[in-house]
Amino acid sequence: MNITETLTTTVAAVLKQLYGIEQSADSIVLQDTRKEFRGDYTLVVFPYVKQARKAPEAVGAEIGEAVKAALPLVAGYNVVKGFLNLEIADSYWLQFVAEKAADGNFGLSTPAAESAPVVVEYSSPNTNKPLHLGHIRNNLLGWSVSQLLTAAGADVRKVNLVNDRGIHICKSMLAWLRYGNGETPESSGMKGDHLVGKYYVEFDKHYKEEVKQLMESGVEEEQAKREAPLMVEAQSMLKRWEEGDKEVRALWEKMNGWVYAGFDETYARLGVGFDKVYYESQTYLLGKELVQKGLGMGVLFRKEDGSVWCDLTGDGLDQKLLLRKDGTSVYMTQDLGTALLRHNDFGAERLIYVVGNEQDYHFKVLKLILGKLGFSWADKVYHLSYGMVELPNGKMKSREGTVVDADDLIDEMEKTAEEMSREHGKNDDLSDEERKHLYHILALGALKYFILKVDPTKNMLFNPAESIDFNGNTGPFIQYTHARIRSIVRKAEESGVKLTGNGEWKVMMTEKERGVVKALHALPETVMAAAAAYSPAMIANYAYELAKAFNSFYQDTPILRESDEQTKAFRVQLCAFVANALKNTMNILGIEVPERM
RNA sequence: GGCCCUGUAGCUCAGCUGGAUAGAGCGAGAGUCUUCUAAACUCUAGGUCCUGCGUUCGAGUCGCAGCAGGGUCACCA
Repeated sequence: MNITETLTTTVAAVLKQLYGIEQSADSIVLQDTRKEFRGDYTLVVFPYVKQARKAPEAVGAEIGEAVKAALPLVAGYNVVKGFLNLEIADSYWLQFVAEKAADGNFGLSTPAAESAPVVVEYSSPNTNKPLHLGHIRNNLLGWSVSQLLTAAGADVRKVNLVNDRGIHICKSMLAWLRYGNGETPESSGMKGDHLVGKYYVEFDKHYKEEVKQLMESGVEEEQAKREAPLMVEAQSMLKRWEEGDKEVRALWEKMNGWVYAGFDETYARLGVGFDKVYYESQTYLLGKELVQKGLGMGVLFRKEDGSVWCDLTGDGLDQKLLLRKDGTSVYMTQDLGTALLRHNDFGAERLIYVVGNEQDYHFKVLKLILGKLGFSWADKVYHLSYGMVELPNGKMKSREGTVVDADDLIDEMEKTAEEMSREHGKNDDLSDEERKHLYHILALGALKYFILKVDPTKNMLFNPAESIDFNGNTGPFIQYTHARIRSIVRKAEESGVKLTGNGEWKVMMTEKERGVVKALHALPETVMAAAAAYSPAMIANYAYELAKAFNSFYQDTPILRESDEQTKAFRVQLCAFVANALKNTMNILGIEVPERM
């Protein structure tokens, strides 16, 4: 039983005994005492004054007295208006440090042996252009949520569903055939995904020109868009692809290969990865069988033209197309199929999709249809819907050239990290390789923290004109705090300070030390709460609070300079504890922490 | 137009299931390095929590209405 449970069960018993109030322990909420008051946990007594028939102050005092008498770890209490502030004995905090400081996995749970896995799908790129800032948010969130659920005790499998087929790929292929002159990543020195993206843009340029000419010759816009020669040819290429045309398939494989090599490089730089990669080209037909089954079950219906639909009007939605009249499948059809495939592949307890909130409707429909098809696991599908990344003048638009490219952004961050580091000039003794690694983890630390500290469900703003900060509430701030602490711990070890972690500490804690200990104490429950909310942002905010509490302590408390050996050892132990907690929380965010910087 | 999401300091964001005088960072102003890493710390200034009504002992938080912004309503993915 943890301390809040201990306190709430005692309060529940006290309420019953004093006033005959029946209230379950888990419905009693304790909040952290605000720092301007004395105490650690606060009980709001207003809800009980009516039944107790006494003034709030009196009720608070009576409960406080009774709780103190019942629990030795409650050292005292005070009542301010209707707020009962309970003061926890230092011995409790000291014991907590003694027990947990040396635990390298503090705050992390290990998966239960028998638990079914949780499958997290994220990234899921199209293979016609390179990754951009929106993908970065997706990838960082997907990776971090996976880490977070793992930290909360889940057995996580990360999967990627690559959209490697479709008209968009054909556009790049066609443009490359027409205008590429055999250009390759090798011959051009371009990263493969960028090269393919270049031809996607090239297609669009020529296509627009064709549409314009058609319209000038009097063709309606709709028709011009449909009948422009390039579009017609792209469509026919797609058809040939579906028929298995050797030439088309060979080109498709070649260009996709370039893209994958490019993606792999970006994934590696971002520090993300997958346990399994699905390719839509291999799964896109799966949904069709389900549709047949659905027709047989009578939950789907066929219109006169032969197209197949699901009627969702009973659920307050529309009718949804599942097969075109020519029998080809749409996005939803494929997603139904891949959901089943994934369920069968993993026997998953949950299927999590990290996908932007622009697809909220899609997932609502997906779950409904899976349910109608009779899959009991339909409610295990969870759409982790995250907000858009907006630029100061709105959404990113590839046509307007306002897309922030992922590789460019990482390059930019690394350059900034290097400049900042050189300015500080603290790493002159590092080797070139170590220094490069440092710049990299600082760059990624700044970028990842910047993105992950924002509530995933909310849209966020990114201003390319202002580079991401390295001071204040940032990744490097926390990385710096860690490096500083490690420096102290290294020096302590060199001078032979003994960290008698399992001994009992007999020291007087300062207010700042207590603040640090309490922050540490909150880690396990923070991890569980963040996992329940799928929110790396809660972890980021926690890490920041902890780092701030430590820095404040560090600023005016001697550690290695402390003359009392017992106190010095305790403080060093506390330092090591904080460093480890920072490391573990930053790891959940996918951020590496340096030993020095 | 229907449905969904968002609206907190000049800017970017916290604020857990309703609880004390609404918090950080950046930016602005003032201090702190002969001493454990100043990418830090300490102060100051800055708010009709979009508006109104309601529920409640108590509302930034819950409900309703309105206003503003975004998303979505494809035989695209």
